[in-house]
Order: sequence, then C-alpha cells, then structure tokens
Amino acid sequence: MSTIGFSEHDHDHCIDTALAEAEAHCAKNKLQFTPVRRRVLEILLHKHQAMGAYDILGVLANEGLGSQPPVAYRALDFLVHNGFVHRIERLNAYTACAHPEHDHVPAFLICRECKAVAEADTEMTQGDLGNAAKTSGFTIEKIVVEAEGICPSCAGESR
Amino acid sequence: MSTIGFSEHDHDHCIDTALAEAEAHCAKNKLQFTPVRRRVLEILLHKHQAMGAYDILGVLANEGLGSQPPVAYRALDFLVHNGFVHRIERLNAYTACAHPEHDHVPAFLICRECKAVAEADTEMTQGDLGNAAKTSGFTIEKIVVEAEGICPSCAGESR
DNA sequence: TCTCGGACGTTATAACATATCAAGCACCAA
DNA sequence: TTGGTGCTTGATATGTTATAACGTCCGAGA
Repeated sequence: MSTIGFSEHDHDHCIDTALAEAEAHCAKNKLQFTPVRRRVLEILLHKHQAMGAYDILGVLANEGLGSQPPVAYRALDFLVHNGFVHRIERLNAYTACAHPEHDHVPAFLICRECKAVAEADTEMTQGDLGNAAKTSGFTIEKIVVEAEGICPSCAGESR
Repeated sequence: MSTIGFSEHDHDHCIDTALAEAEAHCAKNKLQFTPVRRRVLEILLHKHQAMGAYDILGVLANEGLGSQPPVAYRALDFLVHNGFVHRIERLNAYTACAHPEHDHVPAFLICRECKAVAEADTEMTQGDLGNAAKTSGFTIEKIVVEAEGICPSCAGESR
C-alpha cells in the first residue's frame, strides 16, 4: 500500500509520466486524447488536491478552451471512464489518479482543511464487504472508500 | 455483520423502535426532537431507500411543515449529527440508520436500479485504511464506504 | 423579568450537473 | 474523391443539491 500525496516527490516527473501513460493508453485503444482532455488532466495532475468541475472550467475558460459546463464535464467523464481521474464523492470533486496503470479500488484520505487528497491503493475492501454482499445476493460493481480527516501539515499548523 | 434492507422484516416495528430510540436519545442528551425532525426521520424510516433532501422537503411541504430548503437540510443535519440518519455521498441522498444504538462505520450497498440501500454494519475498514493513514501521518475522523451494484430483486427482474 | 441560545421562516443565491440540438471533423469504405 | 458514420465540440437552457444571511419566536435559567 502506498500513500502518495502527503509527501514530497518529483512533481514534474509524475505529471509527465501520467500524461505519457494517458497518451499511450489512448493511442492503444483508439481514443482521442484531445486538447481539452489533455489540459484537464494536466490541471488536475498539477495539484494533489481535489478540484470542482467549475474550478477546472475556470482555468479552461481563461485559456480559451471552452467556457460552458458541459466542456468540463465531458472531459472529466472521459478521464474518469478511462481511469485517469477519480471522482471524490464526498467533495463532488475530481482528482488525478495516482497510478492509472492498473485497475484498483481506490481509497482516499481527504484533508478537511486544505482539501489535499491522497490515494491509498488498497485491494482489501472487496473482501469484507463482499461477504455482506454475498449473503444478501447483492452484486457489487463499484466501491467508494473515502476517509476524511486532517493531514500532517494542517495538523502541524494548528498547533 | 448484517444486511438489513434487502430482506423482509417487520417494518412497522422497526419504525416504532427507531423513533423510540431517537426520542430516548434526545431526552437523555437534552436535545429537541421537534416535529420537523421527527417527521423527517419517520419519512426516511418509511422506506429502506435513499431520499434526496428535496424529496423529503416535498413531503414536508404537503404537510405544512415547511417548504424551503433550509428546513429539510437543518433537520437532516441534526439527524445525521446524532446518528439517526446517514448521508449517502454517492447519491447526494439520505437514509435512516439501521442500528442507531451504537457507533459504527457504516458501509452501504446501493442498488443502481431501484436505489434501495442496505446498511452493512462492519467494523473492519478502520484497520487497513488506518495503516495507510498512520504511515503518512494522517488522522482519520470519518470513513465513507459505499458499494454500488445490483440488488437481488432487480437482478431477478432483468432476467 | 430579562436575556440568551436554539429552532424555525424566508429570501436569495451558490455550487454542481445534465438535456438537447446543431455544427465540425477524422476516419474509412466505396 | 466523395460521402457516410460516429465521436467531439459549441451553445443554450435548465435541473438538482446546498448554503448564506437575516429576522423572529420561544423556552430555560439567571
């Protein structure tokens, strides 16, 4: 399990890598990695923080890439659909995926102060919740795990 | 672990019990179990299904109990705060708690067809996610676990 | 009696999301 | 090269969820 997000790392590098991966994935699957889509992913990669669709839209609008809600939502849908971006239900917001290279059930640690989001890559949840589902005949298709709390740096500041 | 919600049970009884528990809790803690709050809880108990704040508001309005959004949201905040109702982030909706008598990290099974919601009372999540949190210095205050899928009866119908 | 705090009424508006229809463009097959 | 097909985008309008802000009412306790 890893928790990229609250620790320092080579940010430029991780942005480049993620973009390259997205590009490769799209090429392989004959999907169009259009300017808007690319830019939205860049924007999200730029911070390890959840952004609302309208925040993103604001940036796009400044750059002349579209200014109406559907522009942002369509790009976000595409990115979520292809696993490059996760939606944070708790915040009605979006964040770039920390490791898009493989399928996973993402779990998030969300700081209620600074809205930083760390993605914990855990496989577990399926197991235990899966039992509850099985006994009642329910078929799980998707799992959301989100924890809210306070991140190390915000905890430090309030002291 | 139990999964009330997709199985038959004595519904009137579980409504009465839950209301009585809420009443007792409020009395004990000097909280006001006002008509609006009581009614909202009743409405939610009435179905094992998530309801949007505006759905609830519609019912309240019909009954002359208030017709503006804050009326519903205030009652819901109170009920959520005191553990009688859970918010389903995934649906931006609310559902009565299946066992308000003790603290728990609720996990939900949500049917994407009929919106039925089952509450699986599991203690586990803290553990594994807790490790990820600990290593990064994050303090968890609240955890949301929500699974979306298809419930037994909807699976049956589509066959 | 006063006053203080919690609950509620009301208006307005913020924030998030989607439906719909038309126009543009890439790709491919005839 | 032409034309069709399907994905992408542009644009307008609207739907849905949530909160801010302010005032009033009322009961508990000094």
